[in-house]
Amino acid sequence: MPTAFPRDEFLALHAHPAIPSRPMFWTEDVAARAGAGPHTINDSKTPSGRVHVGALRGVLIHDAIFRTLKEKGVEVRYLFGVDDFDPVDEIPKGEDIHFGKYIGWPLCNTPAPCGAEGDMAEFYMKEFWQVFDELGVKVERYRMRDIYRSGQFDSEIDTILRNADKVRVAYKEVSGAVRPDHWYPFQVLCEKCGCIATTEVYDYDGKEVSYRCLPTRCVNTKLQLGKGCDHEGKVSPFGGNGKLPWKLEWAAKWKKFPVTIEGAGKDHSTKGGSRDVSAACYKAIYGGNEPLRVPYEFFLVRGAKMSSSKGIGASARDMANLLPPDVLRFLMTRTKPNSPVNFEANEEGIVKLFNEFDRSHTRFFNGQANPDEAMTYRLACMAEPQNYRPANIQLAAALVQMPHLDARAELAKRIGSDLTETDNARLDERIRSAREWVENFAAEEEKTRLQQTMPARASELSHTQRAFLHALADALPTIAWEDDAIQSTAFHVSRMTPIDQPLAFKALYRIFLDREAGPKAGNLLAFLDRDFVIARCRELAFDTAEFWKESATTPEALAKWLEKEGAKLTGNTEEIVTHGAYVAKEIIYTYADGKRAKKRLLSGGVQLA
RNA sequence: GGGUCGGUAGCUCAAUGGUAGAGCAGCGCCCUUUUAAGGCGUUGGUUGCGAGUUCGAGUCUCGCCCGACCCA
Repeated sequence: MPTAFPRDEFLALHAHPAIPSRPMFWTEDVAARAGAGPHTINDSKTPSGRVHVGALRGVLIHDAIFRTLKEKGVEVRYLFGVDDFDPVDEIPKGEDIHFGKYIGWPLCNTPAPCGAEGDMAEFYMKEFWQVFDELGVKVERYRMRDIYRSGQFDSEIDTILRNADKVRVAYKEVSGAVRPDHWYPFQVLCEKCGCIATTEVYDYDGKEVSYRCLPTRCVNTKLQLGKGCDHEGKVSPFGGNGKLPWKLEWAAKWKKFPVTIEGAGKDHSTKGGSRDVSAACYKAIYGGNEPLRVPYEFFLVRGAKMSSSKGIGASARDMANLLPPDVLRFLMTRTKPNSPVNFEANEEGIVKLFNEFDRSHTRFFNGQANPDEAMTYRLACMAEPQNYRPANIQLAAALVQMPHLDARAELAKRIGSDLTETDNARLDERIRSAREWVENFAAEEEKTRLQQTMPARASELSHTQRAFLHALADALPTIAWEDDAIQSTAFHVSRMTPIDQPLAFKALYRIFLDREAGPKAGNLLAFLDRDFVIARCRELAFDTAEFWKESATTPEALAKWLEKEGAKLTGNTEEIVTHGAYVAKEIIYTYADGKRAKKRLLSGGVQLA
């Protein structure tokens, strides 16, 4: 062991007064680096297919920064653009017949699939905007087609074309990409074939650009190739006749709007990547600094259903169907941007996320939350946090799978009485999530399915568990067929078997649901047919001798039990019973409240036999 | 091939160069006609591997292994 250095003395010597006592929440750190403002946050999306759930990470990270700045009284805007003048360079799954002929066309000029009205960009953006609304993300929307066509980018286009040499240098220095001397950073929309991805500009006279639509320049979509038409022409680059390559488009947006904060996913943010190229071009042409960077990691969704051919769960829309807005916001922003978010929509993942959110909610309103937790929770909320009593997601998921059972009423009963309007709204929302999970996300083995026949795994049940089921079957015919009566009968029979209560309930869940656990047994059985339940309980044979051996207590254990329970007991009766060569003494104890419990002792000699 | 960022408990992640922690899972106990509930407690680590700097390294430096991503 090394000798301990006098730590306090050392710390006193090296104490640094500038270091904050506690690390700031990440949005506060960004706000601090951003400075006083006013600020403009920008983000954008190319809707070349259904928008993937991962795209929400950037949207919500920017929103969290936006809200934090606003809270601090900083003047700030949040712009979100649709890059719909970008070319079709990938084809949505299963749509290659429709989109095949439009490869290389601007998204906004490509007709929507499925015979829908409008264009491809609007088609896919529509459901993404809907998710923005549901998540309470308020942005100022713009479309690049409008920016170009209205001439808003004309001056930027002119400036960039005049500085093509600087762009070439920046490309070379930052990413090592060599562009020929006659190359200009501009994509003309080919007047003949409508492609925007295949054209190459080789001259600019200050008014018009000269271009070729190159048949050698292919747009590879993995599935199909698009080719230029060999047309050669001269046209004004302004007013929507073409677009800037997106690295330059990025720089032009920064200049024009002007943008002060813009994060980017890790695919763009690595050194020498597109963000660096754009920043270098910006600096070379405009001489200023790029907006504040907020590099963020991916959002990874895993799970059996996720990768299935149906593809459910992969889009932002699907995730917004599954998770309530505040839970989804919570998931995306509680983690620092530079850490990836892993989310698995299986039972464990969903239960963990909701429970963590609920705990956060409770701590927030208890005042137990530390500043970071409180901040995380507030940013997750759609508006000013409102208190309510959350319903457990796991229970909700189980209940919605029970036919003839009013899941809402059951959950409401559990929450308590006098449900507020918020309680009710949240309860409905929770039930929607539970239903969505069961229907579109849960794996088969995670579902609580009534087993039509005795499950194979029921063979693992012990003789005691089987004996319990038989005893229960004997007790069921005469009771009222409703949940409370069934539930108390189950408890009563388990004490009289006797069997450990958890093992008794596990036996029930096994034979009816083929699971380890399940919803409250009384509820489960109450909605099933009584004769069906009784028959199923009697289906598994058991050996009385084995049952007795398993369930017998010892005089020592009995003495210990009596020591503990004795005060609550009012009397007992004893009976000697036999089964073949086996002899047992069964003692039935009576509790003060009328409950009874059985203990079974095997005689020493027989026990050994 | 070059580069960037990561690798900490079974899982998800914390930890201004100063005693490696939390939640979940697990285990144990308590309570219970809330049985997928509640309460209390607790196990768990060669911080990917190996060197170096330092009084002291999860943290800084170098090399290697693994992973993700970018560029080619």
